[in-house]
Amino acid sequence: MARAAGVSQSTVSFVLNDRRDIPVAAETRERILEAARSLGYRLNRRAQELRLSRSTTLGVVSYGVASHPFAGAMLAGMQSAARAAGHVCMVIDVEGHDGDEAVADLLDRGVTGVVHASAGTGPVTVNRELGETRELFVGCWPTAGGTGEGTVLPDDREGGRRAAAHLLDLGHRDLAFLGGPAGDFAAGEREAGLDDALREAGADPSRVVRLHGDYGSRSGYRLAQEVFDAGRPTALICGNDQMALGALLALHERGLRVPDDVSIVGYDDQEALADAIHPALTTVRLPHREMGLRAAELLMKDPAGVPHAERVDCPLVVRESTASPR
Amino acid sequence: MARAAGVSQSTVSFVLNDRRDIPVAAETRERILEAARSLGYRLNRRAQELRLSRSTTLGVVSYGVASHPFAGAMLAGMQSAARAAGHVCMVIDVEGHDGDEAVADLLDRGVTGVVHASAGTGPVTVNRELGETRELFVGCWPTAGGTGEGTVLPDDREGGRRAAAHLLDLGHRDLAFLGGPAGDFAAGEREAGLDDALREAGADPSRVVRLHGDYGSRSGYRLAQEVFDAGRPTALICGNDQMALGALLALHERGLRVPDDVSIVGYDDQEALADAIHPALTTVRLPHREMGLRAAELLMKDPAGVPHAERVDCPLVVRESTASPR
DNA sequence: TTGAAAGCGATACCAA
DNA sequence: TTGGTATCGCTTTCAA
Repeated sequence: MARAAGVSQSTVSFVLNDRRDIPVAAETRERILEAARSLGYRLNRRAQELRLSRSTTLGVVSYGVASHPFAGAMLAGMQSAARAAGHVCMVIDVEGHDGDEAVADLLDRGVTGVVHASAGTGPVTVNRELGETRELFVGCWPTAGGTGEGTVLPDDREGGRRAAAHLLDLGHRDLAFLGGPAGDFAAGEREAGLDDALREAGADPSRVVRLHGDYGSRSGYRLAQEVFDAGRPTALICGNDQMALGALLALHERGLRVPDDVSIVGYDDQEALADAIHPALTTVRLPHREMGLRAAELLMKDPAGVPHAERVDCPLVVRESTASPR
Repeated sequence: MARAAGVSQSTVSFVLNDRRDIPVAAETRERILEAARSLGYRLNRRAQELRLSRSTTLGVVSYGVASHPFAGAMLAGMQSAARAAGHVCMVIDVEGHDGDEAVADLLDRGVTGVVHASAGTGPVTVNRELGETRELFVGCWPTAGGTGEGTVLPDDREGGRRAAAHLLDLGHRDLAFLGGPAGDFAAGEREAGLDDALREAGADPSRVVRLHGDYGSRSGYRLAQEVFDAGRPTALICGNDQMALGALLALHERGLRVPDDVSIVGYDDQEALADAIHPALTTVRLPHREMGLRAAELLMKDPAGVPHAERVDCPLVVRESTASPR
């Protein structure tokens, strides 16, 4: 290339990087630009970054995020933040294995840092020192570390509080809580939020039935049957949108109308579900995109800095499935 | 590092790459290994690949795949194929822009090739020569090129045929086809498949009502209302699972039971939807993961070879929403 | 205003 | 069995 334009490598570098601090004769510049154009020549970024020992690649270790039905948004968020900073994402999905090897691989490839991403809001196996923090955990936390330093998580407790408060505000008092699995972290947070709301409203906690499912639609279906076999709450707080859908189907089968007879609130604001069903679901949004975006931003801003725990806001999205009790 | 072990760079290279063709004294090897361990030293892949001018990175240009509710599986598939070949994926989501810039960026970063991935099964803007084929299109095709060479697409026609044939086999004759948008490629293929099945079964095409929606759940709901206001088909063939869900909700509201009164078949086998609702949906599976996997494989096997068009099989998944008419 | 030379971190070839 | 040297494609002094 340098030869093609009849100049030295240095000059080519100056021109192609558009370095205004180095004066280059307009005519020379033009000659180089023209040569590059006709040869389809572009700078090799691998060589560039090797020379400068800089990196414009963000490593992502995904724990099933890509194949999770609606958490790909996390990837999209990281993507977006990376792009804005001139980076690209290099992603490895560990498909059930631990992430240690993937992290090493990514580091060998010279990434700026690595964010571990999971949709499950659960612990993730890490068998190594987490010393120098070029790693961040979003939607998950390292087995050793806990939910503190270096994590970006949804504020599920506040989200749970909002869901319940919304119903309480509408005048509901006989609630049923069809939550996620008993041991699940997020499920626990959401239920704690329910308690917060109950306390704030001075409502009677004994009037809310509590059952636990597995986040699957069918468990929502089953639990709703169970609840209405035994009693007659005016509103259902579901562990997630899947369970809400199951509950909705169960109510339909009983001839109960939503929201006329029973109000339902979900959790997740799952794309192509919550706003797609009829009636559209009132729910709490799990801000996957924002979480991914935030994590990527934090890591690129200061890969070495130990970020404190971030809790991302989960807004209540009011749609058609909730109304005041009659 | 070489200094730390008291040997030359070359020897370090031999040992760390475990090159058995070059004899290295066991003692020297051990000394090097030990030094690497204590220093936490690992080979720099960027430098390695620069020197060898080889690449172990697969470029992915995503057109909303990451944020698509259930096509992330495509990414997972590419991931998996890449991993199996010792590659990692570098992905850029273009978020509505065309992919030209992203492709250039990826190429500058030295990827083996790039696969364009979209969940939409539609055309994707490409404003440049597609000469030397280090690019492949999965779930989409270049505006200029069409659905031929260099594409990996689902075999929607055969899928559509299967859905209809299944119903026909069960004895249904009064069908309603609630398809996707009129101009949509996939929707057209699926409808052509319906025609194939009708022809094969010697069924009367005039007994199948045909309406077109927008793949959204609400359009399925609306179209189902419309169909049952006018007549009484015994089975519904829906453009996708979303529309099937909408239709199911509409039937529920009318007191019609699935599959007892009406059978429903969807399309996509959307995760966390098709197998989650009640009754579980009989549907045709869109093999996102396989498509991504296949595309990645093809590209890594021979980045320069022009692959012919691949059609990936869409299997029929029979679940609870279909039965013989009474 | 431009070119020559050094060096980023590796590998390959040829000597020793 | 090991080391020296050139090289991959680039950027950055330093001289000319």
